[in-house]
Amino acid sequence: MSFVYEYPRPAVTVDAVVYGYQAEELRVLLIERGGPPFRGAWALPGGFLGENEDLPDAVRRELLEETGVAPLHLEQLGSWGTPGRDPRGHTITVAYTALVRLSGHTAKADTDAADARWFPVDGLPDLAFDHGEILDAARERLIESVRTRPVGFDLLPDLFSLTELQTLVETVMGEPLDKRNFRKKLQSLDMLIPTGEYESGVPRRAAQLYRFDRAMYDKLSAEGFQFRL
Amino acid sequence: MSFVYEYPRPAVTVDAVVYGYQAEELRVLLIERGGPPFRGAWALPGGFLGENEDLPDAVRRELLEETGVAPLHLEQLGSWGTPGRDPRGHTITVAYTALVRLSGHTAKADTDAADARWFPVDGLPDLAFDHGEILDAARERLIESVRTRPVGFDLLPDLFSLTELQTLVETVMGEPLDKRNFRKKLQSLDMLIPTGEYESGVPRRAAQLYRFDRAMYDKLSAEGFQFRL
DNA sequence: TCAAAAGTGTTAGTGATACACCCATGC
DNA sequence: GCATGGGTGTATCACTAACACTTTTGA
Repeated sequence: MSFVYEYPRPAVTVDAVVYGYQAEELRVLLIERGGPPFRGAWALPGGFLGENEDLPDAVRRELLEETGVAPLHLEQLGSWGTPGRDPRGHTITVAYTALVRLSGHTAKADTDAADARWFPVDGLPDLAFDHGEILDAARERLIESVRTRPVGFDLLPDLFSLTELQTLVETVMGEPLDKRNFRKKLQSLDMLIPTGEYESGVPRRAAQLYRFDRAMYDKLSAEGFQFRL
Repeated sequence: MSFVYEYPRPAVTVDAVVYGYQAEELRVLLIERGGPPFRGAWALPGGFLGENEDLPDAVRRELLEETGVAPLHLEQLGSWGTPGRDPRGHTITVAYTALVRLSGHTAKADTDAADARWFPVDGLPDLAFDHGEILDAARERLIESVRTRPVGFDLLPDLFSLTELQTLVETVMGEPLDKRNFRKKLQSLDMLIPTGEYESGVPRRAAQLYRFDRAMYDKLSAEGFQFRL
């Protein structure tokens, strides 16, 4: 079999579902399409894979170009290739989920620029292509991930209070958790370092701030320990 | 942006890790490559995606062409696209895992034909391309699947004894289980129908044969029930 | 002094684990 | 009658779930 085979190849794109967390809301980064097809519609950031470009590299490149965002965590979600999903022709998309820290101010400037915008997950517009379907898959994956692996910490600031962490987890999972049980569980996991620092500028008792002990997590993980919230 | 863009497209292939279970062994279906690159090496069955062909269709087509196998269960595993993984040029592979029932005789003829062969998972040859890596991912996924979803039943005959089921699960997970606890668990899941039929031709007390109640599983599943062994 | 969230233990229930013997059958 | 695997119950332990009040702080 020779490599230069005759029939036309499908196009290959990468797309990313980028999650951020701000103001107790889970948000997704979308871009407004500037050209056909679906001009003016919102879509997942992404684009064509470059020649001899690795898939994760392509995702990071596209994200940086289109939105100025450099995600902390990148994970392959799956591939979509049903004929007709792109009116321009047969196109395979390899989709990724990405997590970004939206701590306060820095991210704002980047992402409000151009035609990229953060949408709350519960108020998403209709999306171009089959991106709605990809997003549904990403949402499911995120829910699974947040209770199965310590991904929440990539959405929060480096230092966070236990209540912030709990609220994030509740937001992602879509169900409330018991405060005491949640704290007990985390304490028993032995992966949170109390810093001795406290919230500032809050009109109430300040909560202690914690840091995630990734080294400890990696160690326990290697020993076969299974994280679970 | 026009669709006929200038730079060359990567090739797109599909590959499948096909699992079967026979003689208390978990097996994988491999084909011997008839041409370069890696001529004579063993590889996962698969091939180039056709024009306007859907990904699962392509997998089924390739499996049928190359091995005569029509899998019961097909599930996307992930995509591999690191430059250099195919010496012929930049190639994206969308990999699937597939499950096949190897009940007794029928499968034998199909699969021993041509240059396709079933290998025990613990005695695999070196594989072409990065197929070893794909296989590792598939193995991990299968372990996760077997304890999380009722996939074992697609590897067993329609009627099976509880011991057969337990042995299969132990084989996949690689650890022994307690017989009484296993049976208690399955009983409590309420998804196994005792048929009143029994093994025949065994030199000992015959075990009762059960059937998996998929309708019940679907119903419970829809109600939010989580299967777990 | 009020509002707001921080922080903290106990109990009951449920599910997981560990464990051993008798029974039926074919040879 | 013997070898082989089929089939069964109980006690303990660990984890989960439910639940309410006092403390601290800033305004």
